[in-house]
Amino acid sequence: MTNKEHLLEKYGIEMWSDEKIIAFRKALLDWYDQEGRDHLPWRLNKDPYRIWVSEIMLQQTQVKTVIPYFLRFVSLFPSVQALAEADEEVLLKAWEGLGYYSRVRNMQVAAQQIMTEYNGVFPDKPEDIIQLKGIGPYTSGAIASMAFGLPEPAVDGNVMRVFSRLFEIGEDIAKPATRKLFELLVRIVIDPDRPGDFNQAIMDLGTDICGPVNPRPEESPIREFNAAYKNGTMALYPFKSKAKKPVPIDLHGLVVRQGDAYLMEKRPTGGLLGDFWTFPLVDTVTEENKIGSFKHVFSHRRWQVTVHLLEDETNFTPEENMKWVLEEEFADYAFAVPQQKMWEIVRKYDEKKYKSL
DNA sequence: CAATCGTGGGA
DNA sequence: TTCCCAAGATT
Repeated sequence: MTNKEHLLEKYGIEMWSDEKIIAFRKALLDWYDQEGRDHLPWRLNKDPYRIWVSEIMLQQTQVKTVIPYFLRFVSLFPSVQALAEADEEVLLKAWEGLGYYSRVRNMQVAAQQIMTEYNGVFPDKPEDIIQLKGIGPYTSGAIASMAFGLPEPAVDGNVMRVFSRLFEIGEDIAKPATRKLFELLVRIVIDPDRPGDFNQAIMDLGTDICGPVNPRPEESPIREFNAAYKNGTMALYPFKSKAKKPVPIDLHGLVVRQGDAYLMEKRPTGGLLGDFWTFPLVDTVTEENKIGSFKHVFSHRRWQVTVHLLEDETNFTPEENMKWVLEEEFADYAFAVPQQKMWEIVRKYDEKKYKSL
């Protein structure tokens, strides 16, 4: 017994016959040719650079959100070389508001890897692609199949959802180990003649017809292959264990202002909002002059921030990672959303004060 | 493996 | 309000 058969048996999965696999590919790809989203800007051609940029942006992020960022990004940095040589602040600015900011820093490291190790030419072997910083199993498979036509699985949440219903697989898709099972299934079922289209077709299907909420399996081009649909067990799949709740954290944002200059702090590389600029955020305050508050929810943290305005006579002591920045220079600094919320509170406070004078 | 790392939108 | 969700990778 082969490893593959052993794994399938372990999870009680009966693989389809060769005839059924071929029929599945045809049903899926015929639908994709008619209904697939061929308008997405990263499907314009098979440029591995553009596909790479899109796949990084699309990690945990919706298509609708990504499109404007993608167009701006490939315009600012049209090539691997341009990205490798990009100024850090300009680069972060291009990602501002998109979230998961280590993605863009990792991408620049990978671009520099490609310049030095591959002479600027995007590597076309899966074992090389996955060595690039920020590229894991999913993104590697996506690039290999879509840009280079290799029969590699690209298993994301869509693929696990679709396949868990097709084969009635109850494994917890939140667990890292589960992905390997789905990679095996995709390796067996993927169309060797159109692997990129196959992977994208599954994802297009998983976005709408086979979505996480209110799926419409009766409209699916592959409903005849859907064991959960035929057995009336759609509601059971996929199984996903619940995420932990974000931890509540109280913070104080200190808007230290002298004339048009504001004290800004650069957050440490690698951490939350790493390398982005904010008004100083502290746990406790000695001086208090509240002008507003807001909350901001991350995946694992819930910030409740009280904003204070400290002007002129403040005795706040700047630290090493801080500097004075003029308001007119703000456009040159990368601000994540919490900083934009703080700035909005300051603007409204000043506006109200101005009107009352 | 489990924790970390954003943000916006919909039910 | 609260919860869940979206084309995951790193440590």
